[in-house]
Amino acid sequence: MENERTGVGKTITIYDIAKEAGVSASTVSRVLTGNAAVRQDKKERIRSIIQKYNFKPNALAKGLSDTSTKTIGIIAADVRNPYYSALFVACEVAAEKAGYSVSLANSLGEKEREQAQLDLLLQQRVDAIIQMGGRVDDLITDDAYAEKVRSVCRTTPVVVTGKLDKAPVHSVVIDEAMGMNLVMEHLIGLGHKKIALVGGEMRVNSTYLKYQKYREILAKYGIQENGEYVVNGTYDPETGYEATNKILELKDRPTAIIAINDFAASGALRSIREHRLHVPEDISVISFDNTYIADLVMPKLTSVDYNYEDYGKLLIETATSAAEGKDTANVRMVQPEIVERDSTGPAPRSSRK
Amino acid sequence: MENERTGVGKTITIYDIAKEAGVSASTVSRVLTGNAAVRQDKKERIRSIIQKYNFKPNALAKGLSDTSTKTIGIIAADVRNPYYSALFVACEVAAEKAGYSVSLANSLGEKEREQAQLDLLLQQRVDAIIQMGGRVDDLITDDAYAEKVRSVCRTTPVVVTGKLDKAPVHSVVIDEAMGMNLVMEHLIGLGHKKIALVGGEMRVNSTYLKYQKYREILAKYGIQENGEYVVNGTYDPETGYEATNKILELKDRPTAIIAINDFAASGALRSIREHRLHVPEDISVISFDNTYIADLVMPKLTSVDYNYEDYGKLLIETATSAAEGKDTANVRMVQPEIVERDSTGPAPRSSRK
DNA sequence: ATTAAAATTGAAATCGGTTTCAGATTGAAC
DNA sequence: GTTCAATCTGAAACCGATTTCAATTTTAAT
Repeated sequence: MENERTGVGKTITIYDIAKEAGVSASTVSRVLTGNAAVRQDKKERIRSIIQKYNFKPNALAKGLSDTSTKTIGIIAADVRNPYYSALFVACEVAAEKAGYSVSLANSLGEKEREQAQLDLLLQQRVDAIIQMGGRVDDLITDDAYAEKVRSVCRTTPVVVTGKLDKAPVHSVVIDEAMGMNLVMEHLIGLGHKKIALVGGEMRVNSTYLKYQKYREILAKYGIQENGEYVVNGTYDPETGYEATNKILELKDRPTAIIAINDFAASGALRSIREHRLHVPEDISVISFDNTYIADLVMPKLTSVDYNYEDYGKLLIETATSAAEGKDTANVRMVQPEIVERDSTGPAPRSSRK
Repeated sequence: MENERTGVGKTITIYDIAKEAGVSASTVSRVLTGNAAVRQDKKERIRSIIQKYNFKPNALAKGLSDTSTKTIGIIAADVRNPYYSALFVACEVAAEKAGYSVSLANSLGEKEREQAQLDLLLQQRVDAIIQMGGRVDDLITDDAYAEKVRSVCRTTPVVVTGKLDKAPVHSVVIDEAMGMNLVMEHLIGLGHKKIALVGGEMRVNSTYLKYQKYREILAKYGIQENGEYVVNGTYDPETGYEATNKILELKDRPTAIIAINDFAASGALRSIREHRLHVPEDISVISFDNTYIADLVMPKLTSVDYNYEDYGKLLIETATSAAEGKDTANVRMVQPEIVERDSTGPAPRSSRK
């Protein structure tokens, strides 16, 4: 059956190594794990045999035996979204440094998939699960789903990006209020008073928090909120495009648009361009997430960054310390920061009448 | 130790189910796998107990026992690149349909990481490995690396996106020549004769194949190749930007630019814009990969698509059938197709002197 | 050279499944 | 009511590691 291509050469085990070294499997295991002393000469002999066969211990057997796989399962809404891919890679790198590996599953926004992914990761006995985005927000309304997550938490620690009261999960949340605060102060500092908000669903907590802060800051500066300036939708370019179309038809146009993310902002840019207006001379655009898209479109977008590297590190740290039974703060915050590029500028004079 | 949050409630096993059902573990296993008959009433009783506890068999034990994990390891160069994320998600979906799950690792273009990932996947006893991009091309020059891959192939089937002679891997390749052929015919059909090629490294096979075809088609139409029209680099926007800057300074400007991918094309668009030229009126731009970026930039890019869904399906099918020992063709091809958008148009009159 | 203490070592149990093999039931046919 | 075949079932071995426990070998001290 030895097929040159698919070749399944019999895999070599710890026993094979033991036999060749003339020791017991226990001893080989000891040099593998380093958890116990082995006489120097034997240790070297065993090591060289391991080298020679390029032996890699079976992780399944290992995991079965010591009930830790050193693996963290990650469920992301969709890695095709650069926000999630950036976060995932940051997690992967951080996990590696912590001696863990990661396993990714995409829920693609479908609740059934997400539940299936949870089950799969549970079966694979990951040490912890990180859930990025996804249907987390449904926990608030969907009781069956909440029960599911609660049941998962009973066996495996779960870390979610976002806040959650209905299940005993750990949270790493972006300080959305601070993010919006930075955005508003930035725009108002540039002289903007007519500020629109584009994209996002209010039922999504992160969006709702942004909106709250948006209103708060308007109030703080004594600016009357204009209901027509807030157009919700989803998180894609199309939403940004259509919402902006609507907004640019208003008699009293805003001088700045805050997009819920870079995708929505790219749609906004397209709409503005089609209206023969210029960014940032006629209208400023600012967005959240600072994905590479912000750097790709014209003009480059001013966007709120989360420092994905730190964000991932925090997620992994939370997950690993929970997995190792360390008791940790159950809510941690990520601080956002504005990266200025070319899409924001002073409010046009004409608007400052 | 029962912590409400990290709660490690003792995991329930097949033996617990067996005891409660008053049968042996073997019988429970039989209803789990369905590989053998079990009397109807017992089967139902066991099923209901499994339900009741929401029991999920330990995948480690299962994998250890039947030496198949129903998992396919995927090593991608970088999922942050939409080409890879699209392909990965397509694989994930296809794998799911085939009863497999996938495990992703990113090599981030580092050879050492890639080897570490290979080892990790091997330890996890994945049934097959799919390698997307990455340092595959180094196999041609790096003998140690080639030996590594060969050694992996000895125990686990490997599928790579690209062609490879130095190791017994399975290949799924994009028909690059066909892709370039479509591009050239498209441009020439629009009256372009001065066609530039931007980005990519010649040592990378897929790039080299495109270049070959580019020359071939020029020759076919009796167009003299202009060395200044081919500017290599890497695969990012910066490359496209700089290469295009160089090209637009030429006395005899091209009327069309072929970018190695959508990223490079976005850089090209920026350069063209800064030169106050218009796409496609003054110059056409076309690229490869048809990622969502093509739809995001202005104008939207005409780009060569690979039908990621089929591409992923093909990769998974190759991987699973290799894993299951079926003998399959070892090279399969993906057929590209042009998706026309707004960045290509007729060559400007002035150039048709 | 003894002896107690310290360092190594291997046998065997364990992790949680699957599968073989032989024995026990059940059913159909007569 | 037998009889023989077809179904079911459980005990035990196995997958490949780790770890406990007791035994053995070394080393140090007297």
